[in-house]
Amino acid sequence: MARYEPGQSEAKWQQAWADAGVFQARRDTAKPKYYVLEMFPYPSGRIHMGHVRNYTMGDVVARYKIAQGFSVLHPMGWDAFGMPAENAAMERGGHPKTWTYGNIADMKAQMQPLGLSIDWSREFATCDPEYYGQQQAMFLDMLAAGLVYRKNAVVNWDPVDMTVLANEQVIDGRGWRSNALVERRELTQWFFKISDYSAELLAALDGLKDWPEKVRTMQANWIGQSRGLQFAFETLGAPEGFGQLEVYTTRPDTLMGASFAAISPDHPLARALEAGDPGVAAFVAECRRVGTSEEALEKAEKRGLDTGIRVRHPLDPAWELPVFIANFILMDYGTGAIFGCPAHDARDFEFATKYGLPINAVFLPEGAADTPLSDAYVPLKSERVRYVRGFAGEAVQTGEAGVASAIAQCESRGIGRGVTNYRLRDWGISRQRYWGCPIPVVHCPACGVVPESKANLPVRLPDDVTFDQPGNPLDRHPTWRDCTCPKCGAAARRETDTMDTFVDSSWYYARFTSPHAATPTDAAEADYWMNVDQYIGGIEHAILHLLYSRFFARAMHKTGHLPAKAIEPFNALFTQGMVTHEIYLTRDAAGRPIYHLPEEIEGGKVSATGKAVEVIPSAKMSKSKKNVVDPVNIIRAFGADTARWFILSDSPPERDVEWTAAGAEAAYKFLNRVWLIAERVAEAPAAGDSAGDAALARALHRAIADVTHAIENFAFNKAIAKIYELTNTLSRATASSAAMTSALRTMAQLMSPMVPHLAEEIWAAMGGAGLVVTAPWPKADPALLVQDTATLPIQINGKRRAEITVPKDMPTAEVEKLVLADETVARVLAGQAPKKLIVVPGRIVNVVH
RNA sequence: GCCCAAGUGGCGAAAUGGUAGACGCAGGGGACUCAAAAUCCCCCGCCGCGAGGCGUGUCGGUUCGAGUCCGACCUUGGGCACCA
Repeated sequence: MARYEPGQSEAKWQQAWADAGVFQARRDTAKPKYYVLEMFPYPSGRIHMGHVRNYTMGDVVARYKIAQGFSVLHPMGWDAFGMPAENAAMERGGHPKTWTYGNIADMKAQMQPLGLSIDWSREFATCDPEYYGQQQAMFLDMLAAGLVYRKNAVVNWDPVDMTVLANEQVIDGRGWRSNALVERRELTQWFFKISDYSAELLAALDGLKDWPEKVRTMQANWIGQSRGLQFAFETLGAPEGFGQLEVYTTRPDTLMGASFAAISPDHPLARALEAGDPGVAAFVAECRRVGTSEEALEKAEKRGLDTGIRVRHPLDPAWELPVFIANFILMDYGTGAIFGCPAHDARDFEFATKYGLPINAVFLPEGAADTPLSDAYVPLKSERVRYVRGFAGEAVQTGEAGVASAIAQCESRGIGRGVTNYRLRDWGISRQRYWGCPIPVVHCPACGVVPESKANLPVRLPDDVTFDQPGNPLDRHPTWRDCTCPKCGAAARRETDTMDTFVDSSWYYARFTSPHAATPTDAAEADYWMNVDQYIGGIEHAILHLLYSRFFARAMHKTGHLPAKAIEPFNALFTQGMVTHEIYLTRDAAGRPIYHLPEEIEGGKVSATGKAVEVIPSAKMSKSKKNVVDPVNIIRAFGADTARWFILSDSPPERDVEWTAAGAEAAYKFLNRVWLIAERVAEAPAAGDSAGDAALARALHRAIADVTHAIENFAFNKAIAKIYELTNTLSRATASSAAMTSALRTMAQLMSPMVPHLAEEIWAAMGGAGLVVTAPWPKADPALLVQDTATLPIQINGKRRAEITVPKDMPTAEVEKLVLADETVARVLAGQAPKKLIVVPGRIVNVVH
């Protein structure tokens, strides 16, 4: 063996894998299949350490499964539609398509040296017409299946740029470019009926055993099933047609504590009042200046306007409540109208205090006196409380019981009905933007909205567009909109809305099973490869992307594009943490921060100027803070294996990992050390002793068992710690050269998922047959794993004071005798019997006295 | 504001309710070297000379025993439906 030179070695082995075609996914019915997928990247132009981490984890799984004898599918593609391409076109000129495909080429070139086990023959980008054309075909099928509809919905409208803004483009209520106050504007938009599946998407979460608990909880909360009462108030003084006001409440047990009713500014009644009342119009206009995001709404100061309208309390016709328009009531949830019970809701309490409304407690803590509340009393629904203004059920009962009997009581009196509601809203997919999948419908003056004929798909984006003015280029294109009605043949106009990019990413996993098929999927391929056995990506996708994908798989099944088994497309999910780095800055004369790249810093100073830097603790790598490490530089300096090893070694995969130069160097040193051990064994064969061989065998099989277990459990940092231990053993071993060679061969296998190039090199040098990547995974010999003695710590009153070593299966009674005979124990007990003696066989002893 | 996580030596971390700190980094000491780098060996939670005491964000609780379970709080991160 020569010196460890990753630059040459890594390219050599990548070529060898390519020549052997080991990463080509083959539909081989004789083998079990394994589909591992990392969330595909947005082609921003540069890969970053987060990508390296994500793909390395997937690569470890893929290579491990190949060694386990699976037929593995490990594809890669590009989530290529979206706003940044249009922003780039606006800022720098050029075309989103050129920018995007250029970025894809750049990023792919940066990824290749990592030596990932990807089947590149399946690569596609969502902006390929072949891909989005199939998406349009599915849209038409879903439209026909009743899963798509149009309705009005609000968007952020920039009145200066005359364009729709994304939530992230609204900063403190103003447009990011124009700085104009953003308005809410209603547009007719396309929706997927995800709400049809609310109950099912919720119930099916229970079956996702290999998903993180936190993700299932987040999705369950997002779907937000609630049981409540929907009923109508009779109104007094409301406009024509508004004799009734429907409200929904999850706390009907607090009806006797009601002190007002409130409606959303977007409620039909508010709109009716707006027309005839300048005061209402002004207030509602004010409310609409808040952005459309729920966050903005919730953070805004809670405000209301008394409409002068009154409603009769359903349990007491003489009791009248004022009706407010309130900025915190969402039109999309329930009926867009509520009653407020300030005593038991923090927001209602704040509101009532502000507007001088009565605050009457309905229930109290069990055993508390009826004194005025200084704050809302909001116990868990499962907690027992004493009802003082209840009207249903026991005086003392849980909130849950109170709600249930209130619903029953109201239903029997003819006041409304119990309903199950969901927080989940239908999925609005219309975007008034160019760089997305065109929605394949046409607007015909005679026939109305007509689906485009499948024969005319894909509806391609025109290339001749400009971005020199705000707004949707499709809208102002001279000819693109012109078409004929597929139904009547008359002149018609195309829909200019494109689809939300979440649609693109909701089925790419299915497309990878047959990326070049003339239909969205190929039944035989989908049947063989689905589901994704292991999906890996960021926790930031816990709700939207994953929920939309779960819905889309169901919709694809309903329209015949996926088998029934694939309605939950991801069998197992792993969410990895971010890659972080320290931030370095100096300041200019005005004290403004100037950020510096890590490579500009040496010994706490900027190398070029010698100026000392301030160091800010690690944060997510971001270009603006310049705390980025370019994977390309790391690979050039140390090789891909070093980057892979370090990114896996230090932190548990689900947690954030901090990139440090020292850590990367340490990884490089370690790989060199392994190389040197291999070299010494190869060059200086020595006779060892048989005890040394036996000890090495035990350590080796312990390592096989531990590393295998760790990889199975996504504990790559622990797998690496075990390999460090094995390396320490190897470098001190007194075994024969044959035993050492064999052990190194096995160690190369254990390391190969993480550092595949080095593993091939060592495998070859140790006389391994073929490529290590295809060698069967080693199995631990159970006989070499058993321990015949156990060292038991002895605790006295829970504190460790001594230890004894006993045969593994010594009966408890004998262990007790030994413990009582122990010097330390005897001294502490001083002749007295212990109060308690706890022996946990094989683990620990606790003497209580 | 609401939902979900995380918090352990100087640092990254480990620990089926059972010896807190495996493994690694940094640091200290030593070997080798003319010297340095590289490599190898040893030490390394805090306080204390020591015996010992204290230690897993904070405060309480359950338990023979809590980093781990329960409750409240603090801080940081993710999401909040048009960023991807």
